[in-house]
Amino acid sequence: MPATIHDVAKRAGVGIGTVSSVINDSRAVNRATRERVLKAIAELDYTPHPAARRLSSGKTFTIGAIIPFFTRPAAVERLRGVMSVVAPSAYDFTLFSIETAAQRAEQLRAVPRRGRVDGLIIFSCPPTQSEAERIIKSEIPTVLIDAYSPLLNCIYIDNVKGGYQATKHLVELGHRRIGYLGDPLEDPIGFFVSRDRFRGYRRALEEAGLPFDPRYHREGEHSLESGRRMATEILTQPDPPTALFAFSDTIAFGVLEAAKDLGLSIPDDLAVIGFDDVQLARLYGLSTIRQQLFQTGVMGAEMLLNRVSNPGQEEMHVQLSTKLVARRSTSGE
Amino acid sequence: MPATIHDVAKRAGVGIGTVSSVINDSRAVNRATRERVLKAIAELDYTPHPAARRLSSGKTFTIGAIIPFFTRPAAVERLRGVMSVVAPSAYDFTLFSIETAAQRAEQLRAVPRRGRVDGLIIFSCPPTQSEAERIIKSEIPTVLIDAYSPLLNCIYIDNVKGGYQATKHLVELGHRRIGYLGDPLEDPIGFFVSRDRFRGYRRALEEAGLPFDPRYHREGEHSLESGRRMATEILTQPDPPTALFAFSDTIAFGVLEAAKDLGLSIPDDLAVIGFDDVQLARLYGLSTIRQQLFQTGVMGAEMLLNRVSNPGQEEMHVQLSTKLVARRSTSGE
DNA sequence: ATCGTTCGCGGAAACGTTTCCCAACCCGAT
DNA sequence: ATCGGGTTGGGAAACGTTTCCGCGAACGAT
Repeated sequence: MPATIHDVAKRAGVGIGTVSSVINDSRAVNRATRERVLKAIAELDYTPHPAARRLSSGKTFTIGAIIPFFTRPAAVERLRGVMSVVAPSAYDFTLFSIETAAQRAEQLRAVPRRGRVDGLIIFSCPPTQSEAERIIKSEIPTVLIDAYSPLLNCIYIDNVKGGYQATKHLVELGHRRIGYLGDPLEDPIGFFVSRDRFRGYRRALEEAGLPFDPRYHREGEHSLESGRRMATEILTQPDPPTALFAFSDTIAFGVLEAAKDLGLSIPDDLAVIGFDDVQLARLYGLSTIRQQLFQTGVMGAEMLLNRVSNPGQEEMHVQLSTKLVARRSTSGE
Repeated sequence: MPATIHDVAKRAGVGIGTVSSVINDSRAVNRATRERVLKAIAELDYTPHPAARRLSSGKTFTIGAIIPFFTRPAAVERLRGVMSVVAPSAYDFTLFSIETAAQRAEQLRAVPRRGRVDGLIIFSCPPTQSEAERIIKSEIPTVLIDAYSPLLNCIYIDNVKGGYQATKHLVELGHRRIGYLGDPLEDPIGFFVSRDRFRGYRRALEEAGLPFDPRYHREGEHSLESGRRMATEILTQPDPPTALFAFSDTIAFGVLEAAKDLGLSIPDDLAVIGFDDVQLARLYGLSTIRQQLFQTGVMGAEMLLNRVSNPGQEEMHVQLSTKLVARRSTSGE
């Protein structure tokens, strides 16, 4: 029922090639002819059929993003950065959500295929060797955000260093019993982030001559409630830690809540440091390790669009720095 | 370079129609033939080209969502509900983001068109009469979430009532000077939510015989910082309000921060109530008006998928209830 | 006038599916 | 044997673009 390019051509008294040229600015068209075509387009309220255009041109005009747990504050903030670049562009944006290991495998297999997307952003999931090879073979420009692969473009941080910074901060404040609450070190979806931050934690302890005590380590689901639960558990045993490093600000907020339940004062009875520096961290005086989430999204999207327009560039590996942000939850002021 | 349906057909020694039948289960195929086809598909690592499939079938296999300020906590939570339904379905999900009035108009014009999406979810933007008519004429099943239109499916709440509930709660606690901090009453993007909550606020005041004092009303941008600023302004004038109703939990958090800056104790010096009941509200003891954000998203997506599969159903208007949740920020316990 | 260039444009072919019209085959009933 | 109905499968046409080959007109130079 809607108008096609043939209708427009007929109405304007031109050939379909001319209409296409006008729409895509793909070849010179006489001023007067162009006007007539534009008029016909307006009168018929014509828009090219996306599927036909995609099939014919071989481009999808779509950027895809594979995102695990996209509602977590850090992912939302990165996504905001990505959208700030993609929305004003000519590309549609398709979200592929991951919540389970099965979905992860499925999306990494199915999404990077001809005709699906023109460019792909992957959050937080380092692809396996064979997944990375598939992606390369698909020739779809891809950028990893918050994950590293030697074969692909990526923007990431040094999580070992971040964990180290956080823990060292606590050490320097005089704490001797320091715990770590995080996501599982071995994650079914293939996040290595928790493991890396844990390594940094271990390294800082070691450097300070402090023993690692497994009683001060808990792993669990990534949520505020889980953080609260883990913290309660760890703080109610004999000889509890005096400081906790939480894998993320979200978990740290759970810790703060647990401390409140237990009547512990922050930071005197318990010092807490998180990771990410989400908006609310500042508001609630949570010490944390800052990574520039929004900017990372912007940079990733820009890098991607650039590669979509200019294929064949060498891959780039960008490591961004992390920064300790000390607030009330550790330093008293 | 990738295999096409013809390659598969040749390899399996069948016609293309048969391959298509196997893929789509669209007509009976002999057991042995089917096996051969499936084998060929596996060997060639074949996937149908999406654009070709879309063009030929006239379906896009895509659900779209138009979402203003999709990173706001309430939108994220609704979106999580939507994705929990759409992700496991056979549909891709495309996000159309809105941040300005121009984008709003553009998306509402351009998205509901043949070939763009099979179904559309619109968050928080009540379409104008002519926009709604366009949507209907496009024949694309559409569900409004957090907005009302007599012509379209929608899932919404009574914001006047919500504002009334919040304000009445404050009145019943004995407050006489009650302020309202919210988004602009006249919004360029066409939100009526703030206006409605404001009406509820006025109604509750009136009912209690309290005068409306414009000095106790501020409108501003929707952010934590803005809430903090507005609250500081309103609380530092002579005769400041003893209770504030904030348009959203986000703004309410800003109010709490301002109160902390000013050394006001909550709820004794200042009672605060928000709106939405986002996750953090419980954690921080913020009184609020609950609307079931996640469930709304689920319900909207289910309603939409249902209508995509079974067109021609009469439109549904679902009004969900709001509920007062009293916590520490108003009631002391 | 004539020729060579440039400009402007028409429309066939191609993109890779789904759909649907038929044909071929099989089997049991007559 | 013949016929009718059911089952199975082949492949042309259609979906609506973009691309590109090639033709005619216009124009400048000689």
